[in-house]
Amino acid sequence: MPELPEVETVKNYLSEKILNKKVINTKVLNAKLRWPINSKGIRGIKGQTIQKVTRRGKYILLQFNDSILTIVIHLGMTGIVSFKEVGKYKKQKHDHLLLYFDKFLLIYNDVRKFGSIHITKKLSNMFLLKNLGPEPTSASFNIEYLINISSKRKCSVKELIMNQKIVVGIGNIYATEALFLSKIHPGTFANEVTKSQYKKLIKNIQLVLSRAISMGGSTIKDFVNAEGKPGYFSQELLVYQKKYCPIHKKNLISNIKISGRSSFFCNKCQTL
DNA sequence: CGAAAAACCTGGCAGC
DNA sequence: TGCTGCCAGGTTTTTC
Repeated sequence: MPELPEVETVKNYLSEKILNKKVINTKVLNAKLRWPINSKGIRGIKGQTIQKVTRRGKYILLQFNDSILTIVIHLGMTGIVSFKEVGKYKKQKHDHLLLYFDKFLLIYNDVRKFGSIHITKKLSNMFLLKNLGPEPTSASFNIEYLINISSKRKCSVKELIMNQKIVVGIGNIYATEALFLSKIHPGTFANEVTKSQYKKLIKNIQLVLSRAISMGGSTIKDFVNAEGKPGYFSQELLVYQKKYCPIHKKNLISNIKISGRSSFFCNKCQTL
């Protein structure tokens, strides 16, 4: 489900709600996720206060006052974080984890179980985080970096920018939109994209992500933020799951599979 | 080795 | 009403 703008939206609300709050109790209702939840480890945060709520790529990080402890959350495709007043909570299908605070509890629900929750003592060594590429808005995600790394790859440019080891946060929606804005065919070999195209692509990735964040992300089907509200950037999408090109009005949007993922593009705007 | 396909899951929808 | 097949904001693991 969620890419960087959706995760950022969830993280921001989470921060508003639980920063500096103490975890009174924890409950693992269903440990089965992408990896099993370490129930014993989670119990260890009882009595601890949340000192920091941050994001790295598509991961949400909750850091505790025992500063070595961090909960690492990935929402997978269908992970949803929500809150309920204590006493009004009723277990729902696919609820996995509860964190009780003073007057409310946090609920992690995940229909497809592709998400994950880890508790770690050494964040810098955490296996899911240590090989991640730069944030797309950081200075290290620049033209020299992208030219250098793409020259060694023969995958498509779409696969390149969706590879979290190369740059984090970009998934199927925003890769599709950024490539359209940059007039680059998604199937172009990464090492055949020109320098000026890559310059545009960097700019458009940053543009589309920041605009999406400002609108609370995109809801195609399931996504809701931690307040239960959808993201409004869906209305701004230009090609993802669209029928016609917004520029060549009568031209049908093409949909091809690139490494198993639907890839939408306009064959007049984006030529190979 | 790298690239492609399968795997992990559930639910909704189209078509017969 | 079923049943079948396909689809979905992701990522790891297996296979070729």
